[in-house]
Amino acid sequence: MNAMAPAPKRRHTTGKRVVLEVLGSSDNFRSAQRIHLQIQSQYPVRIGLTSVYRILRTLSDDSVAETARAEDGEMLYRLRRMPGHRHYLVCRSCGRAIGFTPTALEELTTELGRRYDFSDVTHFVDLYGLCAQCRGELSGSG
Amino acid sequence: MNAMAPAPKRRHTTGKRVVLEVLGSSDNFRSAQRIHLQIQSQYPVRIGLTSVYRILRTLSDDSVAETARAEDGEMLYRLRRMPGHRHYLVCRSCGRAIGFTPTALEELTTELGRRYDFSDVTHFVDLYGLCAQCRGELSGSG
DNA sequence: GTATTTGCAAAGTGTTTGCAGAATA
DNA sequence: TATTCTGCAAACACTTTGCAAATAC
Repeated sequence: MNAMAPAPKRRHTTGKRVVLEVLGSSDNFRSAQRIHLQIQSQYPVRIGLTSVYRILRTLSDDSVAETARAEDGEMLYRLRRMPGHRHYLVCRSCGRAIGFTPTALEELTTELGRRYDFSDVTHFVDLYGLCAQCRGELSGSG
Repeated sequence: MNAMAPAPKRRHTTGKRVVLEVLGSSDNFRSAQRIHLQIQSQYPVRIGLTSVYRILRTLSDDSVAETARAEDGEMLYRLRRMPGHRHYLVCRSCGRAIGFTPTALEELTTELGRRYDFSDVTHFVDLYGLCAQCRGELSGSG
């Protein structure tokens, strides 16, 4: 159907290594910009924001990273530790994520698609909250 | 706590009337840009895109319109017909929306928040698919 | 040596804002 | 006439792209 370009062979680069290291340092979801900042402050190497975006996309395409959307639509990333499709309760402040698999929702997706004759039904389910730790930090400093 | 500015008194304007009319013409979710285009093609009056954005935000603030997020993060609007919090299965192509109230999910939200000590937990649940009608149109023309 | 990756600058989205003029109440 | 709304242009934030130089294999 689609004559997509063959996926290029991935190379090992400093940028990729550093991004993976930073991702590996925490299970929290983080934005590309946040990861870029973290690299700037913790590593002697300079890696362009563009590259961070590209590396994250590559990792995501390769299922090495998984994504979530922040409330404002911003894309968030973290390492994928489990295979398959999951959902998260994400802390608005630090990105801490609690995974869950809403069986009922998977069923609902199928059921609604069938009943109303929608095809290719996917679901985006994201819960946002404020974790206890961030609550403490925020009230302490505000 | 917050000394927010008092909400200004809302006035009746042509822009608002037209946006409401366009919103009223369909239950489908639509983006600000799409609504703006629709106004341009169907009404003799010219209304700026900026105003459409502002009017939609106002309507949303006033609970006259409700919002959903497209898969790419774009904001979608439609008239609110029911009070309260609902979820939708939205057609990717035309914005047709099937509402549902996932009881299990409301419970899950509460439950996860309690168990992991997250506060202010909200959920964004959006299902996307392709409705039968759009499927026909797309395959017919492509 | 060849293909991939990088960095920069620039462009592209969707959206908001500053501000002067127009419209409403 | 006092306040709100409008339109334009400009600004914003996030993200992608074009392209030449650098890098990995």
